[in-house]
Amino acid sequence: MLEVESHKIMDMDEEKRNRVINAAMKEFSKGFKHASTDEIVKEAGISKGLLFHYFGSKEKLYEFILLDTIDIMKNNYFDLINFELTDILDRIWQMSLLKMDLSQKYPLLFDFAAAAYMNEQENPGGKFNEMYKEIQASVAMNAFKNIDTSIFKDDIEPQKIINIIWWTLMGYANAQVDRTKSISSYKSEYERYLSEMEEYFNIFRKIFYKEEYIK
Amino acid sequence: MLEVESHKIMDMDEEKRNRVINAAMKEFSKGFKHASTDEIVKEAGISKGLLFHYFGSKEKLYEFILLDTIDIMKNNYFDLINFELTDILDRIWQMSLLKMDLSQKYPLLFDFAAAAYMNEQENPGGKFNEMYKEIQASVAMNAFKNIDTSIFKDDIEPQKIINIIWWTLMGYANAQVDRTKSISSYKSEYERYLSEMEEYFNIFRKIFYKEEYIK
Amino acid sequence: MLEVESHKIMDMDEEKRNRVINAAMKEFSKGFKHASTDEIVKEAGISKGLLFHYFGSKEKLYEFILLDTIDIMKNNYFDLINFELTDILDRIWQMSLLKMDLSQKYPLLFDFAAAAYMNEQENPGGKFNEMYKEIQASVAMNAFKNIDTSIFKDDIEPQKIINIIWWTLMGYANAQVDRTKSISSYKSEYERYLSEMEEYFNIFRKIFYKEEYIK
Amino acid sequence: MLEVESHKIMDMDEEKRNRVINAAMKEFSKGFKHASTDEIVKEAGISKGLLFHYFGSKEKLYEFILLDTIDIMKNNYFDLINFELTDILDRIWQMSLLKMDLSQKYPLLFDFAAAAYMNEQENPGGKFNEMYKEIQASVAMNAFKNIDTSIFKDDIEPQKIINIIWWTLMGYANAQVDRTKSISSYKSEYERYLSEMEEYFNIFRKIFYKEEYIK
DNA sequence: GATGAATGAGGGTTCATTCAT
DNA sequence: AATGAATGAACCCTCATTCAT
Repeated sequence: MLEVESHKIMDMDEEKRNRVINAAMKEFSKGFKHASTDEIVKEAGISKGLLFHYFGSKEKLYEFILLDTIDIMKNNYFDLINFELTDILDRIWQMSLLKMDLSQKYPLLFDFAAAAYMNEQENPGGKFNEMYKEIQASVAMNAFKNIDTSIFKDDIEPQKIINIIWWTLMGYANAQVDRTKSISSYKSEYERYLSEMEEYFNIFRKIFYKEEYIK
Repeated sequence: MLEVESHKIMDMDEEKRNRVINAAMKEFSKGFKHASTDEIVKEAGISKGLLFHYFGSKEKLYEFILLDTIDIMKNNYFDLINFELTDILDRIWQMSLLKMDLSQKYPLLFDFAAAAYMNEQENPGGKFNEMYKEIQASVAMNAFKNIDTSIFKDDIEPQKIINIIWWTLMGYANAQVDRTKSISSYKSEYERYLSEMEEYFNIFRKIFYKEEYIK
Repeated sequence: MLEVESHKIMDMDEEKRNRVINAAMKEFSKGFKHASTDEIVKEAGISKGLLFHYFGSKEKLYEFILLDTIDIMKNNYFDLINFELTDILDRIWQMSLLKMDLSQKYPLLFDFAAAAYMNEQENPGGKFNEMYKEIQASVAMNAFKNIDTSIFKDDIEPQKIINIIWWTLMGYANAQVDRTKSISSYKSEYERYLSEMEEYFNIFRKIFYKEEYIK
Repeated sequence: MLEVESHKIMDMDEEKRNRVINAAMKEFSKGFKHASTDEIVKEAGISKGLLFHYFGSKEKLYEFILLDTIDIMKNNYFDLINFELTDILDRIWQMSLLKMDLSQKYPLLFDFAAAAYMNEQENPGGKFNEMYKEIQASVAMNAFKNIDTSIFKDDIEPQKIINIIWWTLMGYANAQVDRTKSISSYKSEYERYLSEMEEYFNIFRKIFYKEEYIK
């Protein structure tokens, strides 16, 4: 991983490199084609030539940002999931906390990731399609690995319970996006977000869990 | 609403206008910027000049197509929702049937709508974001208008029940997209789709409905 | 031949097309890479976009000019060589007259042809290399086809006589190039050129021809 | 002559300077514009800055290489011409031998010289055109200085005899270039070359020399 | 002296938009 | 109304040259 001319890119002044990465993430959030290298260099405060000196081409820059994003997500999210939490709601709760930390640390990351995902969806046969599929499969496989389904009521298929919980929380999260977008103080937003999530958690426990596992 | 230079556009020969609309929907399914006006006029069989004579700009053409799409959806979907079905699952079931009819009638429409929804942020000036929010709000408001929440169990907030049902089914629908994409025979796909939906419906009834309303 | 998007190019206003061809020939005389499309459009008095509208790319423009050049040379030179002149000096004399007519009609043609030749020489394996080799072979084969070598003295290999005559006249021609370049009135230059050539012809007759064929 | 910032260039470490000269000759064989300073510094194993520190500009570097080339040719060719050989064919024969020695000693030199000669018109501002003319004139003047024309037959103008001989041999040499290009073992090539030249020499003697001087 | 990161003008190309016909 | 030739700003990219270290 991270083999995109790393030798050159890694020689770059770190502070400058971060400026480029941030500018590129922001710009690539519009999608690959919509992003303008002019805009990136203006935002990063470097010359056009330098961008290409280090990254070679717009495509390679995109590739680098993409791999960097995946790397960050792996290190700050996937690898930190606590698989000892066998209760799906505890698991999701922890994952949500991780996600929030991550999005506060890298505010542009998720916008870029979403755009990158769309970008690949739109270009079937594109360079990263397979990578995406692998990641998706691996996430789906892993995120809910080692979940204790014995605590679910017996009269509903466990996988469907998991789906309902997951899709509901996804739907809830998406519904927050617009709101969150125009708000500067993330802090309080997240608190509201988490507390509303908890309400759903309580519902899920009530309807899906066996009496003895309801907290 | 439909005020995009309507005076001019409506003077256009209807058959020709429809050719443009179809060509534009097809092309705009790639996203606003990826779409090429050259391709649109070629597909529509008109000259470049004429397109701009009637629509003024690519942006205005996009806006028109978008409003037209909304219009079609209103007439063939929103206005046909049967508000006498007060059971939310019956309501959603009918809405699903309407949607399927619609997507078979206007295959381009849904491709375009999906692209427009995804790419909302890319719209120059973000003009359509507000429009989207209004529409979404209106849909949410209306689609679940006149739902009989008395049939829900009393210990869960009714709006949350509706949300769980809706988001779960949205999540399920999205999960089908990839699969459906590469499949030509929609017919049988839809049948599978509906029957799987029904399984979720049964779960929802079991967990959310009062005993006497479970079919 | 001449199949480079001819449909588009041929739709072009003839006077404008000629302006482009002339500007391109002049610019391409520097070699393909050195030529600037900016310079070409400036010289031709058209916009950048139009050049690419008609010719698609710098390479295709070059290709068109090259094929056009070959076509002109074929029609105005190769096809007009009179093979009934079996005396090599008469043949060369006629060929020289043809060449002069041609270079007065298309002053840029020979500069471009020379540059194009270099260009191909420098890019082994290039697109037109084979074409060039074929042309060269065909010229060498044809230009001295049907020469009556029986009029040469018997004690010198006829091919060597032909070579001496040809190379000498080539050398003489090259020696004139610099001089001619900076002179506007071609007319009188050519007269001097032809008369000096004639002096060499007389020498060739004296030393290579049998007594009875010396005019 | 050699005044191109010599003061700076000559301060350069000799071994390093030679690496630059060789790298530049090799690269400039592609033509001035095709040559890349990046390639030159990479090949020479020095930094970009140093190249410009010593040579000022690509153009000046080219000029220096050109003058150096001329200098080498002067020392290893022009100055070694044996003017005591008054028979033009003996003179040319010796010159050919000198040339071959030289081209084996400096294989890059001739590639560069050929490219420089061909591309003279491309030089920015045509600076070197005049230089070329001077050199050529000087070569023509000097190379055939002290030739004994009394051994020529009386009925042909001596200068024309010289021209025929010279141009023929130039033509012959050019005709060998393509062949030679793709051949690695120069040695045997040169032997063939010389022996074919000799055949032309015999012809020249037969047709241009007085009986008593034919060897 | 020596480095190579940094610059920016210039290159070829695309495409929404205009306008003479 | 209808055409499509014509425009030019914006795009990605290259490369000789400069300059802080």
